[in-house]
Amino acid sequence: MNLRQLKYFVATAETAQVSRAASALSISQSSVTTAIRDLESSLGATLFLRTRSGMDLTDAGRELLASAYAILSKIDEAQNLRHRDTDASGKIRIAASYTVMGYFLPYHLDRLRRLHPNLDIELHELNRDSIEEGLLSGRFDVAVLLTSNITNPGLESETLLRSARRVWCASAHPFAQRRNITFDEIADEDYILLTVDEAANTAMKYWSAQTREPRVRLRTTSIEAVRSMVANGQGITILSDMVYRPWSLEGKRIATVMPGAQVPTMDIGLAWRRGAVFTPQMELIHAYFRQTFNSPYAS
Amino acid sequence: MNLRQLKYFVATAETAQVSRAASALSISQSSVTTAIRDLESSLGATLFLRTRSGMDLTDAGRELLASAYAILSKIDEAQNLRHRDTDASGKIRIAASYTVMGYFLPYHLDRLRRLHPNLDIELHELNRDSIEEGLLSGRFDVAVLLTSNITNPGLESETLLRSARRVWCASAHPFAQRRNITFDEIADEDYILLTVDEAANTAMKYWSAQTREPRVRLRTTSIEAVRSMVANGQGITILSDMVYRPWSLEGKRIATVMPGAQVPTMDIGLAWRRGAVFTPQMELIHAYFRQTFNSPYAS
DNA sequence: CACTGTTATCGGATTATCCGATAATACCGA
DNA sequence: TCGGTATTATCGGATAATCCGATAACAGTG
Repeated sequence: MNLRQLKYFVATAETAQVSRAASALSISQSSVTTAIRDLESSLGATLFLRTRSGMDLTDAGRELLASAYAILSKIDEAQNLRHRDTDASGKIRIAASYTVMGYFLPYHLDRLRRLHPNLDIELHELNRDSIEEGLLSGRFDVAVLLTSNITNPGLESETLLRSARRVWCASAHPFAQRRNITFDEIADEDYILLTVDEAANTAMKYWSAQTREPRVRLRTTSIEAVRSMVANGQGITILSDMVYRPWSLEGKRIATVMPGAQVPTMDIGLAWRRGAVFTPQMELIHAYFRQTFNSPYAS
Repeated sequence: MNLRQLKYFVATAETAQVSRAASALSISQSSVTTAIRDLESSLGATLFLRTRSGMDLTDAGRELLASAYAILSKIDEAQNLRHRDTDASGKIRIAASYTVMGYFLPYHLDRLRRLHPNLDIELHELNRDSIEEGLLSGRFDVAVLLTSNITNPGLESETLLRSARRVWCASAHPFAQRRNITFDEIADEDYILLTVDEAANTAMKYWSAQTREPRVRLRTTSIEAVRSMVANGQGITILSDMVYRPWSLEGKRIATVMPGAQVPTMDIGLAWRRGAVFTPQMELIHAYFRQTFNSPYAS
């Protein structure tokens, strides 16, 4: 994909004709046609329906159009980098749970350090209760945690990312060839239950909607242990894509399958004390996450 | 600017060395060097400080990096267009004030119509009081208006765009050559006061912080009239960039200058009844505006 | 003072892009 | 029925962008 192709695509979508788009862009019609053809083949989707009178956007095309608008406007914005004099120095105290700290934050902390080298990020790893208490008492400015389990009315939250939960099994397991696995089938297998953070609570929450219960063979707080057990065929589990890796530590492969019934997503987001006045540092963090996950998920 | 250049730039920023970036990208070092050189010249800014040990991001570079992350992740997102099955049909009732309807909405309505051809957008042009009342009574789903003047606690709002207010004058006026104009100087000139919507109220609000008052020569509800008067040198005014156009209807030129003292920005955004449950159609509208102005402005 | 690690620059090969002409298609009115 | 007039699609050759490898320039370091 290409910015050029994207521009030609937008012009065609807006004029509904390749030839009009070409003249609006002051280039030849064949270039536009080729660009759109290439774009379609690179995306593996038909973007327009070719009619006698021009080009009609398909649903896929409309979806791309929305993205294209966003991309091109961001490019525009990037092109005049005027110094927004946000104060990038100072300290911010961030709390996070174990899983978030290990599987979500490292990547973003790395980026944040590069983007704001003078911002002093103070990290605290704690369990949910301590995090919520710390936010309320003002020991932390903001927290990154599972937003779906927040019930404290004194906190405000914003979901950034939803990660689907899937069935994990060994690649040799018969489930690995299936497209769907029912809860009944899962209940017939040995189950590895992760007990770190709120994983066990959450699992029990959606299992309670079922008639049967998982046959728990092992409870562990180690995600690596879960991976090894599953990879070795000693049981299956249900965990979110965020902590999924295709390989166990010993190098054996793990497969994933969609569960048949609805399993809630794992929602990760920011939380802060309700009504808290954002410091410039909090604004930076908030703006960063909003920008990278500018998500249609409200909360 | 180019996606290729952007990718090379990000790789260089992350590895802090052209040569490491090149090997990470599996291309030659000279290509990366050239791409960054071209990117810098096209932006007119230095992105890195060249040191003996590699490349250090400048402030401008860090700013671009933030944009680049956003752009590339949007590209990623665009590349796998999976059908989000949001219901794009149905009706939404949007209220807007005169200025917003004339200068802000047309562009976006055009885009929304293309993105969601089955969404029936019902528009209502009203003054602020009627809009607020209509939101509360449920006659409108959402409104687009000046968010800075919202005081009704029954409404929730989100600012999308801040448009700076500047001094407008004829291009031949001595002010046009200046970089700053004090309020005292403005008070010595004839002033054209726009009275449409809340323009007059807002103007009076920031004038009241000054010792002097504007010498109002004309009050009008027509922005075109303001433009003509100003272009003909019959007075000056202060209005937001949103309604600024460089030419009057007769083709005479209008210049803008920054006011010396702080003039509040004109903030445009969405408003809805506090606690309202978003319909799928409202989600669409909200998501669209959030996406196109994914703004660091909270409210 | 040579050695090692940087980035910068140059010429030539390769690849992408563009254009104009032409083909293919389907509607539309005589 | 049959040209006429809109479309978009395709092809070959010209042009421009991009890439690579070699080499230069530079600054620490032992």
